[in-house]
Amino acid sequence: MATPTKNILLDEQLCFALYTASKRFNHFYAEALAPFKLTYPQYITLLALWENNPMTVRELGSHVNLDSGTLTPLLKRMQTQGWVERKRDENDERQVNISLSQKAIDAKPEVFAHVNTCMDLLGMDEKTYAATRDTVNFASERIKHAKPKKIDYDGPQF
Amino acid sequence: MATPTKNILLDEQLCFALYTASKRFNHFYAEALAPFKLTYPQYITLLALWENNPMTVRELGSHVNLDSGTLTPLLKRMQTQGWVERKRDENDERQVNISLSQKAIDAKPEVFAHVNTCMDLLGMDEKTYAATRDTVNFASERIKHAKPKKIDYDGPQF
DNA sequence: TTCTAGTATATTGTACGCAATTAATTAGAT
DNA sequence: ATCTAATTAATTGCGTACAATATACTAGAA
Repeated sequence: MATPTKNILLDEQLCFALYTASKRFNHFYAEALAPFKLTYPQYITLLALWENNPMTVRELGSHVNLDSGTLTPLLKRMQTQGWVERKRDENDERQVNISLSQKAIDAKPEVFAHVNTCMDLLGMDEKTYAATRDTVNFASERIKHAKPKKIDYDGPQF
Repeated sequence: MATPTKNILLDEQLCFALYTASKRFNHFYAEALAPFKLTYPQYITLLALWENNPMTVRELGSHVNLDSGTLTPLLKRMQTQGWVERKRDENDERQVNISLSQKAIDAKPEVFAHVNTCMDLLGMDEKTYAATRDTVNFASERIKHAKPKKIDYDGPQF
């Protein structure tokens, strides 16, 4: 008798739950941030800079987990919208320093107030919110360095 | 004294935890599915079809939460790779039926076996895995229909 | 100094995601 | 039968994501 293979149902997959939840949160924030003309990745970029300003593209990328292929065009758009400045480092011209504009500094309280108001709609108390986040981060850490086994697929090639 | 605004720290945000976790799972699956030349969205499309074959683009989209703007080109690529067939419904020519190819039907056990093997690397027992997924789905449902309040941002416009 | 290895960012190419629009088809009311 | 509203995919446009490559610059060894 052949070894039975465990069935994989879409709605039981953790990956799909995360994938769907992430998109829904993205959609929610997109709507919440629309008045500020910010996308979600742009918002987390601002969050990082509001905590630590200025940063090089590399430093910023390590905080938000994005590489230059994503950040360079994103930051250029944010510069166009007046959120950040981009300037080559004078001492090391390989680096580009990203700094908050005055607009971004001024807008921080308004953005925080509005986002906090929106997040109240989640209707989760502090404890539940923190527990959910920690649970997600636990799984996130687990998958972070996992390396899938390499195999050969001998099916039909195209 | 002005009303203090609650601070928002990037690493404490549930949205960011989900965003990061989703990307990491995506990266993990991308590597696991590479032998089959499947991307993660293509994989969940196959999961849906393995459960229910064939489906219209609309039905498929309701299962994987993607619209035709994403699915149409994705399905065309999967057709090129020999995973699915696309055919206009004869009775209702508005609809396009997506069906599994023989290759996709044959590959199912191999894909399941390999993905199951890879998921063992997570090192989470069944209970923890299910609890994590349910926790994520709970937050996902909460955010699903939440509508952010509309406001005007009177900051500088560009 | 000059060559070389390393580092930081930008660019390129592919594949999503999704809002908004378009095009084709169908069904329903008169 | 005909006109209209609704339905379904496809298309368009914009913004991520990220691997791979290219470019520019820096620092260290000979």
